[in-house]
Amino acid sequence: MSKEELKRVSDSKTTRLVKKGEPIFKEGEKLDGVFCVRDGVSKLSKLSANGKDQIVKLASKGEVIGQRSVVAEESVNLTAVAVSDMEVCFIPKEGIVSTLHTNPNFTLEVLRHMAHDLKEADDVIVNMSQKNVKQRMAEAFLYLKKNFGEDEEGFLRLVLSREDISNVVGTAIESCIRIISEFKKKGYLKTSGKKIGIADEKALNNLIEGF
Amino acid sequence: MSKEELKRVSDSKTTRLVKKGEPIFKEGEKLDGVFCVRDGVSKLSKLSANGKDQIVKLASKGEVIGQRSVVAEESVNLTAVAVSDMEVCFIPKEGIVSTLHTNPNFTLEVLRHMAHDLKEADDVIVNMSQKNVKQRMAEAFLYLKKNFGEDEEGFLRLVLSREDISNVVGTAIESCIRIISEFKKKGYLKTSGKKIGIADEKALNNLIEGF
DNA sequence: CGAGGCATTGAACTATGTCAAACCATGTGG
DNA sequence: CCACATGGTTTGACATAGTTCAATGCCTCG
Repeated sequence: MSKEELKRVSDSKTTRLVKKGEPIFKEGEKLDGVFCVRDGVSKLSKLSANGKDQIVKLASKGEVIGQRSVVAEESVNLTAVAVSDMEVCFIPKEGIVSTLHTNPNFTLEVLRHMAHDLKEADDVIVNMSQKNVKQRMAEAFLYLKKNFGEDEEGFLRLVLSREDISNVVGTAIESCIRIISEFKKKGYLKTSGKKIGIADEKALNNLIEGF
Repeated sequence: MSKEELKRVSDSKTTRLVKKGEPIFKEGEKLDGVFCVRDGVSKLSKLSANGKDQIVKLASKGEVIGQRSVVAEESVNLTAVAVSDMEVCFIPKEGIVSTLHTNPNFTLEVLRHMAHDLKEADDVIVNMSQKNVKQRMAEAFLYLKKNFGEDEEGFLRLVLSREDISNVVGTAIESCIRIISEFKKKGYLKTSGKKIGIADEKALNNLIEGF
């Protein structure tokens, strides 16, 4: 983006604090801008007919949410809720839309980003439909480690409730709990309070590969 | 796109016939262009660790396949196979990439398209993880009707093998077959040879909604 | 201390996958 | 024309993964 554009965006953006559990936007709303995550993590989920949420993506620092809706000029198809206390900045759509029309490099950048999201979504589809719950659980933990890291003691930085985990994996809470305790017993995971740590990454990988 | 650009693309494109069952491209390959479906239907699928294909999308006349890979400059993440005899035209990536860099309206158009695909993918994720096999089967038939239409006698135009259907729905062939015969017995579907027709659309919708 | 919310466990139930056998249309070579 | 291999389809019986419901424990906050 040109300096001028950058300045315009930077002038018009506003930051906002969102407490854990609070929504940033909800399915069906119309957004007049996008949000950029400054700090914290947000879950992007969708309510299904049976009343359960499915978490489709977790967005953290540096990620932009709501672009799909702004780009397509449609209402949002996902609900964004803070999983930890967050700081987000809001960028109104006017600036974005006009830049999209005039600056091909910016548009291309957004396009590449969306291409990446789409690929990830395809992978999720395959995982959801072809892998069993244990394998999906294993995937989820490795994903959490890869994307959010571990603390000094080897526990996952991002702490999710069992319910959130089951909404990522697409299973009943009880199944999720049982599998965590099974993994713990087998030495694949360790826990401390709500914190979960990966103890045997290789075993989890083997599980996913079907060994 | 400007006339000039359009001319360039139109000059460089070549058309190709693909017989039913033949691949257009395979997962992992590098594409040097995109394909536009002139006629027929292609299934886009991905092989999972357990050896089963998952069909992620069905592309028909007018749709472009392979853009994600060209835009992101990565190898393809899906395999495209013809489900019926096809005519596709190939558009080499040089023209596309240069246009992406120079023509923001074209880029934006592509971006909007991808935004739409992404939304659909999110929907599929939710369906896959939150709905049971019967509901997913019902969805699949309604999808086939909506996207590919029916013939004069009310049978779905696109005829898929039971295996393809089960790869769309993400289930075992036998489960798929059993559900088709159950739906038939209940009067939701009708069949004639391999052709399947929707007899009671409302009932299928109710099933999906969970009634 | 008591209430509410999350986590855990057990037991019963159901949906779905798996395996094996039978079936049917189709094409092939004798 | 028949015998037979072939590949997709169908059905039955069975095993298992996963869900659901109900009860209990456990922690935190007022």
